[in-house]
Amino acid sequence: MSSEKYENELYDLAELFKMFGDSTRIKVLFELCESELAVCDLAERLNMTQSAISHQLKILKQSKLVKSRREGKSIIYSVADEHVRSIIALGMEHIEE
Amino acid sequence: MSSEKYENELYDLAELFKMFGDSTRIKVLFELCESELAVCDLAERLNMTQSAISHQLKILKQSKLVKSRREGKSIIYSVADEHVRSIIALGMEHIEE
DNA sequence: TTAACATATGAATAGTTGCTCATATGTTAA
DNA sequence: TTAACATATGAGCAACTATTCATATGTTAA
Repeated sequence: MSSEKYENELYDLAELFKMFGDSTRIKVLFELCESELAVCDLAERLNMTQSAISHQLKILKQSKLVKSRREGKSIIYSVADEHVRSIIALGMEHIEE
Repeated sequence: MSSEKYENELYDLAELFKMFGDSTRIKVLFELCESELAVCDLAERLNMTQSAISHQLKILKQSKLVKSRREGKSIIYSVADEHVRSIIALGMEHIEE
């Protein structure tokens, strides 16, 4: 039984896709694929509260899908891994059918 | 704001990745990528109840990621879309780093 | 038809999760 | 230092979801 052999990998894989499996998070990732953004700008673009976005960014950062740096009063977030773009692109291919 | 333009696509995309974002479902998909299987065989391989697997298969079928056919007393499930394989493969690439 | 096997399904439950609200932390300009 | 701005975070709640249990549906062989 192959999935038993890959037990841990498949668990991690589910955790990875879970990150893309929420409307808010995938919107955040999608925006960050186009340009790096501060938390308040993300919140404004997605029409959500700063708190909600900040909570999701924390989860995305823990999963190492986004990274951040301070710039004055703001924290600028950006995509941490090129795989984010390719995973979203591949998913889009599937949707558009 | 780009994500607003793609509002519906991103919602569907999240729904797609949600399917891959559960340990049980991704194990099922992974097994089915290797060979088509009856429900009871899947349940045995994953060491889970027939009911639990059946419930998840229903969800996967609604999402059009798996298909099924009857063969005697059994229902044989298989992957419905080649994208399933490529999405899992791409995710695996990300994990193995 | 009946028994045995295979699958599907509805209800109930326990666990998870995303958001809100309030507030803390950190930065900058006056 | 103080006020204004930007972000992070913990607690609480409401909504969602994966599993279990019991049972219904469907198929085959005797």
